[in-house]
Amino acid sequence: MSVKNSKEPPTTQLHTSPQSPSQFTYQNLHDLNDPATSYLSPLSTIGLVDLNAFFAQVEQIRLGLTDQDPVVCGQWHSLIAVSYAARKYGISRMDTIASAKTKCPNLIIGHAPVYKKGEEYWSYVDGLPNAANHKVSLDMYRRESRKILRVINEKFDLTEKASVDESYIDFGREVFTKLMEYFPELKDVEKDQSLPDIPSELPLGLYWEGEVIKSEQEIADDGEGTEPVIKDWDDVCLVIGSQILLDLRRDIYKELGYTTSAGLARNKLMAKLAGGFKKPDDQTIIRNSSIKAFLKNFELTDITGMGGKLGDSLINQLEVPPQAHTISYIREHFTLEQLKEEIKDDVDLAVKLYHIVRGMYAMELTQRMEVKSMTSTKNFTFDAVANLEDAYGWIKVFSGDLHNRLVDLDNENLELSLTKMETKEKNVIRRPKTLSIGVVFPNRIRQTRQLQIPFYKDLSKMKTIMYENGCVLLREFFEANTNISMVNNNIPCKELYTKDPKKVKVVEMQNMSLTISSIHQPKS
DNA sequence: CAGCACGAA
DNA sequence: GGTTCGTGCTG
Ligand SMILES: Nc1ccn([C@H]2C[C@H](O)[C@@H](COP(=O)(O)OP(=O)(O)OP(=O)(O)O)O2)c(=O)n1
Repeated sequence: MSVKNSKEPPTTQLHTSPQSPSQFTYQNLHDLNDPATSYLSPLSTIGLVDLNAFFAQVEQIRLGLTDQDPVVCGQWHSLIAVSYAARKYGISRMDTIASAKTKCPNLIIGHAPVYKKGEEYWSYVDGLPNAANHKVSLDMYRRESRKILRVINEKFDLTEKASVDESYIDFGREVFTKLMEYFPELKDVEKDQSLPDIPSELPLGLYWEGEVIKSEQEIADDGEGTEPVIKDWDDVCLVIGSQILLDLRRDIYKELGYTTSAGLARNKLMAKLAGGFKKPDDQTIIRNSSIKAFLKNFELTDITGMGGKLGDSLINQLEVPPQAHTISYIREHFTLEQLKEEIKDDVDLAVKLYHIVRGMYAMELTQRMEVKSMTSTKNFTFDAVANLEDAYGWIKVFSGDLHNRLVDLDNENLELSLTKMETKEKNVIRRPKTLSIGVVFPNRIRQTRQLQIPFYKDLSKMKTIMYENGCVLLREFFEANTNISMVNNNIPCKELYTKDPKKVKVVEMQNMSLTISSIHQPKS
């Protein structure tokens, strides 16, 4: 269901196929109403909202274009996001700007904003900036991400920011409230009782929004266009959830102009898979009865956390045949005890896998991710940093970048302390304790050097501190970790550092970075 | 705690 | 490809 048009609400009530007695209990229902327990309830209703081709959408909106225009977000000669209009031409993230232009001559390229070497502020530039003298800034996308989060967090009490463009939402309280509104009989249920059967028809206001994945039974019955079966309260929760989810996506679109894809299911892993199923601008709902059918579309390695070596090693360890559907195979060939036996070294993993292949692994939403560190980095292709002045120039950029992000963090915390009055931590000022530089040499070896930095409330002072100490670290690093004296005619280091930095050669580097860490609140 | 491997967007 | 961010292990 698109956020851009509204369909007439149905004029007939949804028919149900009540299961008698209901599988669910008073406790299941009331667990929904508490953010600490709702993810564990079988009635749990979790959404995942993902911005479509996020960076490309940011560029599209900035340039005043529509989602019909083939916009991409570029970074040097490559693409980091491709709008759905551009994907119609067969363009993907793997394309270069040149190959993309061949596929679509009218392609619109919004290059990510950049810092110039030696400067503290980013800006959008005309044409394509040169990677040797610039560093990409992601501030713009973080800023837009924050605006979207604001819309989400205004409406819901438990959300988890999963990345710059994805958030999980626990709809438990909103679903609970609606259930009580539509089904007052639920108020009469007593502790330790089962819930009553669902009514044979739902109230007129309740109907599905989005793509409801069919169960194996429904596929077998092959009811073309027949309504998805609603047989117990978990299905009703998802009907309600699908409406709440669409409302949210419409709010995001109305207020900020962004389209989203979303998934709705019993837990985060299923919601995530569902969110990727229909893109762009749509939502997909997985009822508990259709989990099995839905999982047929995916392999174990499609599940979050299983995409790398862990997923592969599990498939090897369990000797899943090469042609087999990994998820079904594991589900059908291993009991919980057998999995524990096969994965002896990690019982927790065995239990987790057992639930994952059944689509039943419940993960808690972790609300507040405290920022622990921030890194600003730059890769170099070919000897782009020739002398000390170049190196200082990048430290200038890094300290400017980190400064901008600390300003953002301050604003976010300020907002938090204003909106959530009950937050005890009134002192929201966070400052880093350590500053470190990292350098990667052409032989891939990475080395770091760090020091403690003083606390200042004033962020522009922090910026100066970061720049000056970054330069100190750099000098110490070159002296201790490289043969800087040798590449400069054996002039002693002390003397080198008194000379014009432009005249001081440095060893070749593949990457430089500046990191602040231990970002914490002051004691007093 | 630092440094690294891993997983993700 | 580049620029991030987070977790968990190991020393
Ligand atoms: N390897 C990657 C993957 C993503 N991103 C950035 C650019 C994307 O716009 C944003 C979100 O990533 P997604 O994986 O969600 O992909 P998109 O949002 O681009 O597309 P989709 O509509 O498939 O979610 O993160 C990135 O910089 N590098």
